[in-house]
Amino acid sequence: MAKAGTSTRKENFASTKRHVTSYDVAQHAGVSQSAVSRCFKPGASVSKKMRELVMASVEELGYQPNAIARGLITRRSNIVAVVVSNLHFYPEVVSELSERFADRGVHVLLFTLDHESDISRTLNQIWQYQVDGAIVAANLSSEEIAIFEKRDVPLVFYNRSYEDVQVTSVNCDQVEGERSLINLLLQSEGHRSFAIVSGPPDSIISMQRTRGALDRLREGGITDVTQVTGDYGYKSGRRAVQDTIEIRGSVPDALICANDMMAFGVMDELRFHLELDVPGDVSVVGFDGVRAASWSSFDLATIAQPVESMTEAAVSMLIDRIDNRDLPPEKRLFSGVLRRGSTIRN
Amino acid sequence: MAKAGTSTRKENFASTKRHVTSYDVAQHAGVSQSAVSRCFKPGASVSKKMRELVMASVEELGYQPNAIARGLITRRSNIVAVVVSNLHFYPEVVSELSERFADRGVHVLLFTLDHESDISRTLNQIWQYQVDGAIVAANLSSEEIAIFEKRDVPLVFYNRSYEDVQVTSVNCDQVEGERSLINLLLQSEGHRSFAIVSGPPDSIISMQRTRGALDRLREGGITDVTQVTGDYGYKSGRRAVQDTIEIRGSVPDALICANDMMAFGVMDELRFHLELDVPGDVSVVGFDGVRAASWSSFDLATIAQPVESMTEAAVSMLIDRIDNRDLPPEKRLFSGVLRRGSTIRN
DNA sequence: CGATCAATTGCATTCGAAGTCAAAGATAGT
DNA sequence: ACTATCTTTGACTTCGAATGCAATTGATCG
Repeated sequence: MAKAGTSTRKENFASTKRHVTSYDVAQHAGVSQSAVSRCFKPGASVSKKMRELVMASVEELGYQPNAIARGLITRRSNIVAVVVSNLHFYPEVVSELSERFADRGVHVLLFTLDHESDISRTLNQIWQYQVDGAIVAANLSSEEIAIFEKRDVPLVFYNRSYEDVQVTSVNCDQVEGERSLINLLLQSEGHRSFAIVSGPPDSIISMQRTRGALDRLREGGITDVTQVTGDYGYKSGRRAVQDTIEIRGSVPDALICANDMMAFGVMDELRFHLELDVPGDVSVVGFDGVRAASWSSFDLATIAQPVESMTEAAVSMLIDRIDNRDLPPEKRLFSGVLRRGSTIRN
Repeated sequence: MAKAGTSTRKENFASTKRHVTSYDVAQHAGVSQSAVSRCFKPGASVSKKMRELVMASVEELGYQPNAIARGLITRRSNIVAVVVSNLHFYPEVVSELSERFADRGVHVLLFTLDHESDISRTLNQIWQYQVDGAIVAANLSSEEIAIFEKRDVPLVFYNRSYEDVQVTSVNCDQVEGERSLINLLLQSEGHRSFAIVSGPPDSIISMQRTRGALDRLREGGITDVTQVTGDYGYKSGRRAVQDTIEIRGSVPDALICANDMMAFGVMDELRFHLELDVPGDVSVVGFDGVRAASWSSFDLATIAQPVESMTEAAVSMLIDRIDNRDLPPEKRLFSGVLRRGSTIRN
């Protein structure tokens, strides 16, 4: 038995509150703290006997290594930040990311932005928590991106791309996707007049989708195109229909929506308020391929983003860059999958 | 900008890798590390002059206190765990929680469970990260709950209640909500035969909703009730209709769904596959009050959970218990808000 | 101008795990 | 048996911020 008197440590009464530490385990097992630590390190040099001895005490005391303390010394928190501007539009993305990271022993600290304005506050929090990396589905200025670089925090953008700045990102090809939707529309002679329902002006994605649509329409010789703006929400889809009619005095042959949610609003407004038939009277297309797009009520023509591939790519690109800081920026572009649905008349 | 003569920075190569620490700031400002630390502690004793001096260096060096190191010494990580069994059904809850915690300087470490079986793995991770508390929207065994108590980690359940165990929880009154939906149905003479579409068997919430419905129906003298089971998803709603018809040989007057998502599936199956009219031929009710319930395509009769109040309650109950470990368990029960919608015929 | 007391400031220690290094133990070769 | 080599092990230090305590400064008053 070890001498009880020798240790002037923080003994008994504290133990009712404090957590079990590696020292407690060491003492219980009659070994050194280093030994305990080594038992939790994969490739460490520990004899079979020692490991059993330690693990017995670990079990008995219910010891779990303190990730905070470990993070301090190893400079690896095994925490990444996930920043989303509005969770509502990315629920499955966030959960996919969380699961995939968890499979690799990494955890997700979630940051949601209601107004993109509090990004700077959020960034400060991110620095404080010494995250190993970040996945960002929000717009950052190039100054903000530069801070990540300066702090040496790997960064992967999800569905945001920057022409001018060198960043790592995973994207769905917005332009190509939008073009193939328009192709579908242009296959029918009946589509001569169009309206484009964009997302919020500061959304780069919306801009790309809109641009893809406009370009393709122009190439197709279409000139009758009305543009209205929404905010990616259902209600703004409904309003967009009213706005369109107000602007052009009539309903166009097809409405091209920057995302599915607005497309649902558009369809509902057309069908239930204006009592028009979709696709009989008007065609509608969306973008994203959210679950509801395949519900019979909508069966929307849209581009389905390959969320699994994209999140997997984002996770592995980030982890690769955490393990090796020297990897160069890389952009990965996935093609969306065309869903024909039944909202386009032929 | 600044002239080169004054440069003589000692930092150079160090700054490329390591983070700025309070020692760096102290050295730069010519004060002690303690002083820097105190400048970041709200009620601390620091002279105005000192604060300015330090803050100038902080700005210049871009210092941010290391939350990991702070957490180690203060035993307060300012991180809480949020555990959800399937994010898909709780997107707005998670984002609400995250925002509300952020407002109080607390951050959310997200844990998602695909199979509720990996709870024990998740719990271990939670202990390792020394979270200050946890919000759990998943089923825990009473042994698992006991560990929280033993480790002195405050725990708040979201929409899970336990009859036998003393826990803190926030709930929507499932039974009352379901009863008021049934009341609505029973106001019409036309509703004589019913089907109840439950959620997965291990869901306590589903059980409560189902029970509420069954009890109220029995009280109303209704005996013709078919029960089928789904998994809370859209598709299972569609299948539930088929199952119901198979079991009873005909379509019931009303289908009572344990959540909105299944109700959408039910409605789509009725309308588009069976070409029945809702509510003309069949009435449908759901539960939850998700956004899509108010879309014109569905305009579903349902009970809207007061998500804002519930998340606010969960957050403040948890934080109260983090600040004061002696607070007793408390259950808060919110009433849902009845949405009449137009899926019930009168 | 000096004494008294309060407000600041710095020193040294602490949190818990991991890594360094040298000592101790085990194994093998001759 | 004895050294050379490899494996295990423990003492000690480190990560970065917070804090008790002592030292110092400053303010106040007679």
